[in-house]
Amino acid sequence: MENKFKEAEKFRYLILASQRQGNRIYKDLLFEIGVTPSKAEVISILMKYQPMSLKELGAMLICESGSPSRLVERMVKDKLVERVKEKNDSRFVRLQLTSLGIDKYKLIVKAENQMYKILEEVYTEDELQLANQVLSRFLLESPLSSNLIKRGYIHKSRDNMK
Amino acid sequence: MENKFKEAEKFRYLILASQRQGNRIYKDLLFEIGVTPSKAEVISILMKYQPMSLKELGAMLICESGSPSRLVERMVKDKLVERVKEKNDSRFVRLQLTSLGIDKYKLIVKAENQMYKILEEVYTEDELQLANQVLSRFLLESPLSSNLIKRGYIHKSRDNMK
DNA sequence: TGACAATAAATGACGTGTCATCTATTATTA
DNA sequence: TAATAATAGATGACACGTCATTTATTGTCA
Repeated sequence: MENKFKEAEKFRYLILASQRQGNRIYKDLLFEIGVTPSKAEVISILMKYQPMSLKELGAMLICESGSPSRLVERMVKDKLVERVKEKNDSRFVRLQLTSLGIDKYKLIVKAENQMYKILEEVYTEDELQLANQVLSRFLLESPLSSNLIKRGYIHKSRDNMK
Repeated sequence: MENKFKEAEKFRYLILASQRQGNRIYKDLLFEIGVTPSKAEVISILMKYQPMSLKELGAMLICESGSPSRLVERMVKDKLVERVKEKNDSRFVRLQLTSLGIDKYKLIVKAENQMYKILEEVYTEDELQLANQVLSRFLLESPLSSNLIKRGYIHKSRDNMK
C-alpha cells in the first residue's frame, strides 16, 4: 500500500500544478517585456495569421475559450493591437499588430526560448514527445482539439494511438 | 520536416489545454453540487486535515499560491466553512467544515470519481503512471513541490529518476 | 421589402489567480 | 518594558476565464 491515491487523481493535480508553475515561470520571463502570457499568445498568433477577426483569433487561442473581446480590448489600450471594423461586414473586426506589437514579438520569442531551455534541461526530446502523445489523446476528444489542430499542436489520429 | 514546432512548445500548450479542459469538465461535474473546483479542493483538504489555519491550508493547495483568504471568505459566505480566531494566537484563524461542507464532500467524491472514470477510459493505469512520473520530475524543482509532497502527490526523489 | 433568424462582438456578473501593501497580533531584544 | 521585528491574515489592484445576455449588423425568406 505504497500509494493510496489513484493515478488519475495524481494526474489531475499534477496537470494543474504544471500549468500553474509553468505559467508563473513564463510570466516572470515575460515581465520585463511588459506582456502577460495570454497577451503573448495573442501576439504570436497575430504575427503568423494576421489580419484576422476576433472569432478567428478565439478559434486559435488555447489560453481562453469564447471570444477574447476583453483580452484584445486591453491589448488595444496597450497599443499592441489595432482593431478596426471590417468594411464588407461590420459585424467583424479586423485585428492586426501595431509596430509596437511586432517589436514585442521578437522579445517574446526570446522569452519562449528561455522557457523551452528550462524544459529541455529537465526532459529529453523523447520524453517530451511521449508526454505530448499522452496529452494529445485526451485533448483530441475535447472542444479545444479544433484550436490545437489549427495551431498545429495536435493532429487528427496520428501519433495518438495506443 | 513533419513538425515545425519544438516538442517543448507543444508540451507547454498541451499542458495549458489539458488544465483548461480538465477544469471545464470537472466544473460541469461539480455544477449541481454548487461548488467550484477550487472550493472542492479546499473541502477535500479540510475533510482530511481540519482544523487548520489559512497558512496551513495555503501550504497544501495546488489551485492557488499565496494565502487563500478570499477563497475561504467566499466559502464562509456559502456556509461551507467555519472560520474563528485562534485563542492562543489570534493572528491565526481556525478553519473547519460546517455540516453543509461535510455533506458536500460526499458529493464531491462522487464527482471526482466520475472525472477519474473519464480519464481511465482514455488512459491505462500504466500510461497515467508514466505521465505522472514525467510531470513529477518538473514539479519537484518548483515552489509547488512542497504542497504536492504534503498532499502525497509527489515524493522526494523516488519515481522521478530518468 | 419587411419581419425575423443568424452571427460577431461587446458587456455584465462572478470567481478566481497573482502580487503588493496594509493591519493586527505576537515575538524579540536592546 | 518599550521599541522593533516577524508573522498571519486581510485587502487593493489588476488581469484573467467562463457563462449568459445584450447590441449591432447581416442574411433569409415569406
